[in-house]
Amino acid sequence: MAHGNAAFPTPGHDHRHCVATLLAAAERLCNARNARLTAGRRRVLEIVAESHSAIGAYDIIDRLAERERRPAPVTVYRALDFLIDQGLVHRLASVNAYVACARPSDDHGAQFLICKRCRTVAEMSSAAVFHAIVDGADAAGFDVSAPVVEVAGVCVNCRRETGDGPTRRQ
Amino acid sequence: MAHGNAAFPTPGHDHRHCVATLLAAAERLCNARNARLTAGRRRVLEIVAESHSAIGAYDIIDRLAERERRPAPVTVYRALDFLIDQGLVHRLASVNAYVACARPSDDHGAQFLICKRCRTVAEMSSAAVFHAIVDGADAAGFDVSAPVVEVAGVCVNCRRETGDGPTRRQ
DNA sequence: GGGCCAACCGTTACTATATAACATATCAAT
DNA sequence: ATTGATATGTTATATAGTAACGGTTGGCCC
Repeated sequence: MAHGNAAFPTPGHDHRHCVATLLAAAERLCNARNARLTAGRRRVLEIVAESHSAIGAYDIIDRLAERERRPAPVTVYRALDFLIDQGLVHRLASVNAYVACARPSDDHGAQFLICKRCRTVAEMSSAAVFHAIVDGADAAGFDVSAPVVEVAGVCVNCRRETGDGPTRRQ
Repeated sequence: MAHGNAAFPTPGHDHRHCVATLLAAAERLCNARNARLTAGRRRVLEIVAESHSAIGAYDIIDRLAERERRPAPVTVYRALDFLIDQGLVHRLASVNAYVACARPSDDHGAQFLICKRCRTVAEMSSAAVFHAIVDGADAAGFDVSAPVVEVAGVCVNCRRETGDGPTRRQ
């Protein structure tokens, strides 16, 4: 808890379970909020949730085109806007891509660990990071509204594969 | 120092002094490194340094076009790549824009406070933020290479103008 | 000085990401 | 059934960034 519980998925995990849980949560949350999780939005969410990696908007379009008529970019962006508003998807500005939220429902400030090798993203929610940012901002008289924290690096699974030790280069 | 010394410029400050200092530092650093701060690169740096706000690549092109033949995008991007390599300019991924480095020469990990009203950017270099990120990442087995911290909010000058109190919305 | 290599720069074309504007369809409450 | 709000479709366009290739320049060696 001290570190916000960031966790990379183990390579062999049952991903269908992740997807099912996420979609169920999405359904429940949207229902509770009278937000319409329409078929199109749901399909976009399914695709984003298909992996724990960040996926680009145009890759989503390509995936959709495999099953249905290729949608226009704006269609996908509108679905993404909705999903982001509902806290079901996060946008990663540093890689222009999108990732399913690991913990929908709690209105958390999140930080993202983005693996450069496999693109897998872990979401952490560290109070220490948040407070350090707010403290620094306060000292400058800055009123924080939306901290963006996206950390590039190498995830635990990719490090194991190559036997890399930690290389810290700030 | 505890908070990394982030500071927003006071509205009435002598900005020519900022620019002169920055260009002098750039000259000195590039010289020491045998890096060629050519005329074109220097002009791009001047424009980026013209204000403490983030400026987009295409806005740089527009500014250049006022004084010379309009350069192709790639020309400006090449200059920016050089300036970023030399640590004289930072790229802000969350706003697709560029800002002059407040402290060239020290190889700092930086965090950026970006005002939503006036686009002014303050650079902080908080060890607390950096360590909180690394701690969280370590707990997930993640090897940090490049943390991106860009904080949207309202700067001290804009808050004074509108009499806004702090509104913290994580 | 002449030749040479590396770097820098110009030109053209192109890819990638995201949005504007406006028309049509669907839902859901009366 | 009517209506107003929300959602979606369609077309065009804006914005950001890169690839590929050729020409130019600056420093260095002989």
